[in-house]
Amino acid sequence: MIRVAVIEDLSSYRSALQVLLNGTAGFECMAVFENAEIAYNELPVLQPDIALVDINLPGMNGIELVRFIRTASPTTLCMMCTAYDEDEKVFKALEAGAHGYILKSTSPAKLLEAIVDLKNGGSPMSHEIARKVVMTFNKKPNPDLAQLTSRETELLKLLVEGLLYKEIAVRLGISIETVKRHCFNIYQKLHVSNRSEAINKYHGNHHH
Amino acid sequence: MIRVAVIEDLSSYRSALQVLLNGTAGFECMAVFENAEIAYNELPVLQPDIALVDINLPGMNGIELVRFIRTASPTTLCMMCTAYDEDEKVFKALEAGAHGYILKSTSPAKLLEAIVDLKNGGSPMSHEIARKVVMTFNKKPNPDLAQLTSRETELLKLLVEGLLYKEIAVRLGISIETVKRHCFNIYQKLHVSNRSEAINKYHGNHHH
DNA sequence: CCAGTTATACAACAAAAGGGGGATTGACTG
DNA sequence: CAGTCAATCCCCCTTTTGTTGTATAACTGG
Repeated sequence: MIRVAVIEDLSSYRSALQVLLNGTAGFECMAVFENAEIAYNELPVLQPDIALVDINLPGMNGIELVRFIRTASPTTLCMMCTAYDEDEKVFKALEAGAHGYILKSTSPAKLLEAIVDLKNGGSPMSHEIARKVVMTFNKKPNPDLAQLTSRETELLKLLVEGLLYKEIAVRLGISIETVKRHCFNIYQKLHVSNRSEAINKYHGNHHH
Repeated sequence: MIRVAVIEDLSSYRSALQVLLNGTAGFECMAVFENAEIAYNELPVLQPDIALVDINLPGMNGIELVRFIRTASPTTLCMMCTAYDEDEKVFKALEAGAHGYILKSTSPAKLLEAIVDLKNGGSPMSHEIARKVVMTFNKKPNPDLAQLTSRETELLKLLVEGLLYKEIAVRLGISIETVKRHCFNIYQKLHVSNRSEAINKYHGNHHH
């Protein structure tokens, strides 16, 4: 029996979920909440297996609620549920600790399947969401980095780690003067003039 | 008709895929390759819709091959296929440009489903893989960062960007001495002793 | 109103990083 | 074999960064 809590402001969708869950063997809709504030108080006590959280809630939004749930009810798995796949919110939600992310257009059958998947250690995501998530990994390496020799690359990694020149010298068993010379060459090849800029180049400029 | 190419060194699995694909309506196994080198030469000409690539190949591995395919045949979607879900390889593969990542334990039916999903803009992943991928986003912000005042946070962002002290001073309209003082305070709060370490703390220490 | 915090600033110093020049060695290459 | 290149080291010098002491004005909570 999978114990689910629903946090959703739209009453029609909220009720539909409740009926669907309670009408299916193996599922129990243990609570429904119309906003994040009420859920905030009740969820730590209920400790559901799954929290189905709408992103766009009045007042505190779903992402903040997930961030809270993840610490206040660590065993609860959070599935975001939203009408549109707004790019930024997807990643904000995952950073907050969401385990799955589905669209409201998902069919009831697929929704139940997703809940089971979540419980079994998966991370169900809608088509578009999964592709977006995977695409964030696809970083094209800066071509400048390819110009570095293997020794320079080795040294760059230590630079990125934040080691002092003298620490790098010890680590590589070379003179500090050689470290400086390598850095000089690396900066030339990367077209930067200091360590911080080199770190940014190394990380491909934009985080995630 | 979805045109699939298979790159897989294990002949039994390779043949099984070929039979499965050619025996199913809507799929065509247009080519099979037993190693990456042959595929390297042929794929740019074939331009398949989907490449099913085994990760562990003799000689050039599947990840390098995917990196090549993504530039030499940009419309081809790459699905990694591997026996075990070795953590590092998953992310290396996604960075190289893989669109999907499934385990060989996946049933034939699910495999076909995954290929269709891929073609339709999704990114099919096995249970465990999807959870791993999602988990990399779940970065708990360093509590030290919360200790910073808003001004310090503002300054830290400029530090991370790699600006010189004097540039920061101009940008914020304050004296360079004040910049230094702020940095000093920031380093104290983050428990670091230089800019590079602060950048690492800001980015949550481990890349991805 | 007092104590604490924040942002600001100056001075002086120490440490680290950056930017050249020049030189040697070994390995690989046409 | 001559030439190139990667890796190493040394020297000198400048700029930047990090540390510390001190101080003031503004605001904030008890």
